[in-house]
Amino acid sequence: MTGIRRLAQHLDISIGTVSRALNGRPDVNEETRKRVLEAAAELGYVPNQSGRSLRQGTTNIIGFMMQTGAEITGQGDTFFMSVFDGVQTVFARHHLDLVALLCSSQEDPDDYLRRVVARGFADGLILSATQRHDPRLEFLAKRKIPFATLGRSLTDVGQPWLDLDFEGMAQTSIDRLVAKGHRRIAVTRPHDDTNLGYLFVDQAAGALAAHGLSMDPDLVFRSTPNEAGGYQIARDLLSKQDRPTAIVLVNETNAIGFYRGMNEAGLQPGRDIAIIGRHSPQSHFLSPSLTGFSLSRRDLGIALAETLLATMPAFSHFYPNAELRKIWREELIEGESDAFTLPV
Amino acid sequence: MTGIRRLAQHLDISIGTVSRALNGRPDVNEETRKRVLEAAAELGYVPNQSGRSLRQGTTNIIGFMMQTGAEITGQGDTFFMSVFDGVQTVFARHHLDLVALLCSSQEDPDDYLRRVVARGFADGLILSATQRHDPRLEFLAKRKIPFATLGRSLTDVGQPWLDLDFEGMAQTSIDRLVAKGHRRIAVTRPHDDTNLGYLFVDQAAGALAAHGLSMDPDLVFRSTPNEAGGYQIARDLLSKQDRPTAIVLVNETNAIGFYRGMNEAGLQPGRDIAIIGRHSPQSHFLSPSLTGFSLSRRDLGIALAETLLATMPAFSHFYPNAELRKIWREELIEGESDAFTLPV
DNA sequence: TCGATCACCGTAAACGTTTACGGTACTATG
DNA sequence: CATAGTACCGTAAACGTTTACGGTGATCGA
Repeated sequence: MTGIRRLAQHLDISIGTVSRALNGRPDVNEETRKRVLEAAAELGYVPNQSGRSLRQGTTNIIGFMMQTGAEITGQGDTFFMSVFDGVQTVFARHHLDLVALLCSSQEDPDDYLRRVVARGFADGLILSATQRHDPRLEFLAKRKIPFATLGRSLTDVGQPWLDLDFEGMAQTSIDRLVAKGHRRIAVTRPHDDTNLGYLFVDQAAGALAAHGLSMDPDLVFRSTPNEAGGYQIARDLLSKQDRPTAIVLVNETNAIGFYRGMNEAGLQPGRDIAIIGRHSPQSHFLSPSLTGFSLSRRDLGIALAETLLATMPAFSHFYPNAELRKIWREELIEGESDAFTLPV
Repeated sequence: MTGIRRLAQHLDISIGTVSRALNGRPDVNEETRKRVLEAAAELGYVPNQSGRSLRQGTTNIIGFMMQTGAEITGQGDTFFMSVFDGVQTVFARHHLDLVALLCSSQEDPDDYLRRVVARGFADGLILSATQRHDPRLEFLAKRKIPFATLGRSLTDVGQPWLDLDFEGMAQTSIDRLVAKGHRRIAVTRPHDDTNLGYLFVDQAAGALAAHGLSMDPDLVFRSTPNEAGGYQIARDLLSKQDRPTAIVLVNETNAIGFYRGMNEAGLQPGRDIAIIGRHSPQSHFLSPSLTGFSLSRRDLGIALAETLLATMPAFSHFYPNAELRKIWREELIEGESDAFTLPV
């Protein structure tokens, strides 16, 4: 005799009543419920999730999909971990089990997701690193699986998303650099098809145009979103004959490598080239200090979790007026890396 | 009509046979098996995991537990992600679902693990960040849940583990620094009760003694295992009146912050203080280049997965002679951070 | 007093598998 | 030909829940 049956026998009531008591159903005497709850605690009863899942067709699991692997590891740096931490705190409130689904770089993300879904692994999903055209979104929408994404995509299936304000960062950065007298300004974008690259570069081009400047295609650097990418950008940039005087680094970790590249060439950030980047836990240890955008990753995770729950029928009433799509603004922290002012 | 029943009806055979065919049982005609497999592919049949779990009492999931959160995020840097990637490739071979269980810093790891186990979440577990005395090990052993740990612990319940060669690193570092003429050598350890701190410091003390030197307790720095910790160490160290001439940094990310701390004080690594540390993806972008230990995190993950599987009855025959406990040596990459030689 | 309403509880089916057991037809063996 | 053995397959129980449905007393209103 095991599980709920044992509990029922111990209390000399039916398993149906026990189940109802435990699940907070209204049609059970409060006195009875109290006895059940006490007995459950005493006997250390924990409902078998397989049984529940089989019966209800629900797993009580939410999956947070991220990517890993040699080339990407730098990217993830700890960004997604921190966001995950925020997500976790929200889901814990609802007794949902949150797990991280790390898709190896060895595997195609679309295939990976298909496997996860086919297996009926999770009741809901959070996707990160969304691509400009992302088949995963259509796939999930077709399967009617609730999900939210961290990052916009052109593939819009009406899912909730949160994203960083890449347009705002581009605009602010360009305005700021132009005001300091810069005319040749380089920008960066991820090597892959992530949407933020387009958002960022397009907005930067627009901002330049508003100042009567134009974007030199030769000054748009594609790189892997990690330290090595930043280093590569520095190498590429410094090898150009007509070197730009400023650069905007879109990835949080690029600055580390970029600094290294400059140092090797005997150049100093903020003196020889102005840099505006984005902050990460590591970037606070750069010298000279980085001028860059910063945000609370954990708060972002909390908001992300809430947008997902707001679209899941079982939880939506907890978040009646959650913003389903939101641009998350970052704060500019002024450092020394863009300190110098050019003669106009 | 759904699931296996639908498949059986479509083929006009019994569900028992279908199940046997799919699960590779011997007592089924190969011709029949072929038909079943084809039909399964055609109809896109995927076995319901809840059903299997309920019947078999097994979940097909392996959990990799790590910790996250504000103070820890730096630690994790990307170390565990990369290890995870290695683990993943092994488990994929066995069609096991690997998920990351990220315990938030907000929550007690012991409680977290208890929840995971009570829920019957996984068939096996991998634990990282093991403590010197780690109740989790006894807990899992008592529940007879197969698990492996990344890191030794004094709490030995016979589980398989893999660990880095902290003794070797301490010995090599001290020998090397002493050979260069250093007499006052600082060492570091994590702020918490992680076992590696003891291994490392004790061995370093022994190595010093072998050279007729003794370890100054004032030169053992405790810090959080991240960039900020390294920075703090630099601040503490530089404020001492009788400053050491060399330091060994045990954490992979410490060097970043330590460099920053030295730079702020107008000092240069490898000239004013000799540094031996450990390498991470980020550390390759330090200037001057870091002398430190390096390893393949991915290979470590692969080995870790294999030790776990070797102890699980269902998979052990795949790994008949896996090393169940192994010290993983790292390679010393010589850089410029310990370049200078003191007058003897 | 009688029917209706209500609060609470028990019964049993259902979720989708796996697998022990037994049955059938065929082959080999004497 | 009888028997034993074998290869394959069908049947049905079991895993632990949830929940629709119906039943039992009690209360209440007329």
